[in-house]
Amino acid sequence: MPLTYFSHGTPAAERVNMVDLIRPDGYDHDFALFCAAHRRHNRDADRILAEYGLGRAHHRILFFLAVSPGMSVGDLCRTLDLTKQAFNPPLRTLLTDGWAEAAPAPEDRRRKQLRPTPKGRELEERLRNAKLAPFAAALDAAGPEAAAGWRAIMTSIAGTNLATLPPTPP
Amino acid sequence: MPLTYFSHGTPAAERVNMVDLIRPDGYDHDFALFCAAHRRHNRDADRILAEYGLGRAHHRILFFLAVSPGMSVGDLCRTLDLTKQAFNPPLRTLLTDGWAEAAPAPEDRRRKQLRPTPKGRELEERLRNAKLAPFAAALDAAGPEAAAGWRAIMTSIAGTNLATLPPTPP
DNA sequence: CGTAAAGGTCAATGCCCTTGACCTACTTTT
DNA sequence: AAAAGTAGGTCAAGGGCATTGACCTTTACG
Repeated sequence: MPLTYFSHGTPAAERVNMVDLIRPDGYDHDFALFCAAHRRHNRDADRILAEYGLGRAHHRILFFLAVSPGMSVGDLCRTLDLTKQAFNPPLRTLLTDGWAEAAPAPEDRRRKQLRPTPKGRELEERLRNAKLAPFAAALDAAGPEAAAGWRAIMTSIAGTNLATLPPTPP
Repeated sequence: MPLTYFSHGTPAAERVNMVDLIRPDGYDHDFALFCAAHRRHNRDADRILAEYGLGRAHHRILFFLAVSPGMSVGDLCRTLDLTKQAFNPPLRTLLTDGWAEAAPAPEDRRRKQLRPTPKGRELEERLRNAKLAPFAAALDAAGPEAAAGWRAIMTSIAGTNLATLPPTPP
C-alpha cells in the first residue's frame, strides 16, 4: 500500500494519511516516508510518557542523564538549550517522582550531580527501546547490505557539518 | 567521523553533537543518525521561513494548499488537527501577505476555497526543495540498490498501520 | 574577606494552543 | 417563507511552556 497524503476531491474524512496524487514527484514519497517513520517512533514513546504524566522534556533530561550520568544543572541547560527557569519544572518532577536524584559534586559542592535512579534507568530503557525497536527490527530484517546502504544515505542526509546542528535529541 | 552525543567527563562546551561513548549499543548510533537527519532537513526550511517572518504553521498550511488547492478552512482545521481559533492567525498572515488567496466556493458560498498564489507556490516550492534536496542528493549518490534498501527500511520503520498515525506533515 | 560561580526562585511577558460563547452569511429542510 | 443547520469569524478566559530580569543562598577561590 503506497503512502501519501490525498488529492483534491477526496472527502475530508478520508484525507488523513493518503497518497499524494497531485504531486508524485521523485522524492515526495520518500519524504513522506521519512515523516511517517519519525512520527511512528515518537508515538510509542509519547504513550509511555503519558502513562506517568511525563512529556518529552522529561524524556530528554532522562536520556542525557542515562547517557552521561553526573551532569549538572548547568550542563543540561546548555545541552538542551534551556534557561534554568524553564529547566527547573521538569527536573523537579523527575526528582520528586523518583526518576532521578541529585547529590552535591565532591569536588565542588555548589554543583549538583544528577543521575537517574534505578527506576529512572528502567523507564529510560523502556523509552529508548520504544524508539529503537522499529530501527532494530527494520535493519535486521533488511539484511546487512541494505542496512549499510541505509546508514550511508542517512549519514549523507544528516550532512557533514553536524557541529552546526542544535542539540535536541531524542 | 562517527556521529553521537558525548560522554561524561567531556567539558560542557564540547559536549554538543559528539559521539556516544558510554552506550555504543547496536542501534543507538542509527537512532542518532535519524535524529540528525530530521533536524537537518528542518533547519533549512526554518531559515527560509524566518526570512519572511513565517513559521512551521504557515508552511504546513502552504504545503497542503499546494498539494490540494481548494481546501476549505474546515478541511485544513481537520487535517492539521487545529481549532479554527488557532488556525486563523497563520491563515490570516498567509492571506494578507499574499501567499494564499480565498474565494467562495461556487457550489456553496459559505465555504472558502483556499489556494496558494503564484508567489505562495514559489515559496512552497523553495521550502519543499529545501527539505527534499538532502533526500534527493543522498538517494541519487547512493545508487538505486541502496535507495531501494533505504526505502524498504523506512517503510518498515514507518510501520504497516499507517492509518493510525496523526496527520502532521511536513 | 571579597568576588565569582552554581543553583533556586519570583515576577512579568509572549506565544500558541485550548474551550465556550456569540455573531454573520449562506444552505437546507419543513 | 420560516426554521434549522453549517461554514466561517471573533471575543474572552485560561493553560502550557518558553523567555528575560532581578534577587537570593551556598560554595569556591584569589
